[in-house]
Amino acid sequence: MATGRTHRPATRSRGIPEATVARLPLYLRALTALSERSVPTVSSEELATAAGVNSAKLRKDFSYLGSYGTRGVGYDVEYLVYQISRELGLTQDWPVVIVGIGNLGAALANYGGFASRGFRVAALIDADPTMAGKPVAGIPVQHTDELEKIITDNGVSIGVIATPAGAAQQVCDRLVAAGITSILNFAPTVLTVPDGVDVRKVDLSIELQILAFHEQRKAGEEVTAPEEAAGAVPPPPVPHRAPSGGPGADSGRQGPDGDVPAVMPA
Amino acid sequence: MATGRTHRPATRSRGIPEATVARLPLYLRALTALSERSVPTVSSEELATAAGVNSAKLRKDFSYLGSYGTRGVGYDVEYLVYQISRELGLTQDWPVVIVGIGNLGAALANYGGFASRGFRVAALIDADPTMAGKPVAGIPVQHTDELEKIITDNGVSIGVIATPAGAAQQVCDRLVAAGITSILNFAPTVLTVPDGVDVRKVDLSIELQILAFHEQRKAGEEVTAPEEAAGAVPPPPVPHRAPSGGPGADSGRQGPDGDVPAVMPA
DNA sequence: CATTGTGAAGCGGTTCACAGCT
DNA sequence: AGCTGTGAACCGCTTCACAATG
Repeated sequence: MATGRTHRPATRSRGIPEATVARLPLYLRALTALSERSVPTVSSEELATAAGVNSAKLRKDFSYLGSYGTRGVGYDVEYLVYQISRELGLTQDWPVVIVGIGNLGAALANYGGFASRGFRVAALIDADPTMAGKPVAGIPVQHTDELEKIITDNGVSIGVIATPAGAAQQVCDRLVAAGITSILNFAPTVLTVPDGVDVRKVDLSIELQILAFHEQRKAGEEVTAPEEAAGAVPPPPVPHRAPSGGPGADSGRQGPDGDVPAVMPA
Repeated sequence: MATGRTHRPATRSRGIPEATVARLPLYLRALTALSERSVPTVSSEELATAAGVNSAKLRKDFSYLGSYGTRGVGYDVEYLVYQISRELGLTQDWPVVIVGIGNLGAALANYGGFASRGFRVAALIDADPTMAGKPVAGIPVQHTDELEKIITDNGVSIGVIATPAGAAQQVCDRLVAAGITSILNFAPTVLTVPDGVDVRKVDLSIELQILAFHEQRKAGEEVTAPEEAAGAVPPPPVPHRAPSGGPGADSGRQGPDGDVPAVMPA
């Protein structure tokens, strides 16, 4: 997901599979580490291990970029670092804006990983007027009113949304209207964007829920895998269809704070 | 990735596809919102739109859980909320520990999305002795020395790693040794864990790099898709194989801070 | 008769296994 | 001899399209 629509059948170009693109940063990281240790070459096997994938996949991935290896030898580390950087577009630097400077926004602003990989935090934006001017990670926070101007003036095309869920779509609309075409969304909401705009989403609570699912399975299997494991689970609300009373136990969970105003205050 | 090995062919059970599991939290969120607005039923079409997927996929997903809908009508919201919660294991509460209370760790500790979905922050752990006792999000930070005891005493099975990259594997090993079987990793490193332990990874800089890749493509196409777009890119280091000098321009990028000590101080 | 539930086809990605180079 | 590059088999997920059904 997160990619455009039917995507241009244009240029019929060498289309790199999305799954491969998603792994390139991983390879790049492993290669950078090798580069720092002045390792001149790596085999697909070694690099794959360092990146946490299997070697067949790695070789296939690299084959989409071109033939950058040497049979019988391996890959030249420096050369590969350069090729992957270029492929990912990291040889130029990308100004990004972060909107929503709460706990998470501040954490992102301080994140060293941005600066080191061709990304530059061009501005921090928050709706709270009392935050305006306050420096976070050495960068003064600006008020939302300036959003459009900031984006235009700095030629920003990548935006990070770290606002509460309720504000995310609105912020997103403004970012897009101002010319942003790539968005990294930390707010727990589905963003609607026009075609041509990419959205990637990072959702803390979803990741935890996925872990909980597997965790539950493990717990269940320990005990010879009965149907209801611990047995602490309330009785199924109704055999089928339950429009009557309520959903068995406590479907409402504690606190009607719904989707949670996310991490940061505003 | 992140799931076990060949995975037990055991119980031949109703195996829910991993892709489906990853979407259940999305459905749950949309359903919770409907529930709060007291909407009694939804069609697959409506719910799919709210969750940002297509309806065929949603119906197929639900079909793995059982036949919880009513033909000609749709799905009972409350009932579905309950079923999905139960499937995800959210009807019980999961104590989690967060290790590494820097900017990001603090942001996570303050994240409301945890508490509202059956997750409870059982403890905050940091290696910095001066942080010990200091409350973050109302919870006193404890020193790493206590790690094992905390996990055992609270029966914690899910751990969140928000330490610098350099400390992650070590922390991971201790968590696993102490009994943790699910890990959410925010540190930019590949974690090695024994079979049976699930790891999910959230990597800020990787997401940005993926966006940059697509962004670069867009920029290139605007201008009739020339080979080097902006032209600001340095000349290709060498036609093929480059063991000689260095990798053209600046493969080392600015600052040898390598993989970045992540977000938080320690 | 609107809407679910699902076989079957389609598609993208992974893995295999080996031919091709150095 | 060793390791890359890749066609082909395989596998899981998505999409289609329609039969089943309250």
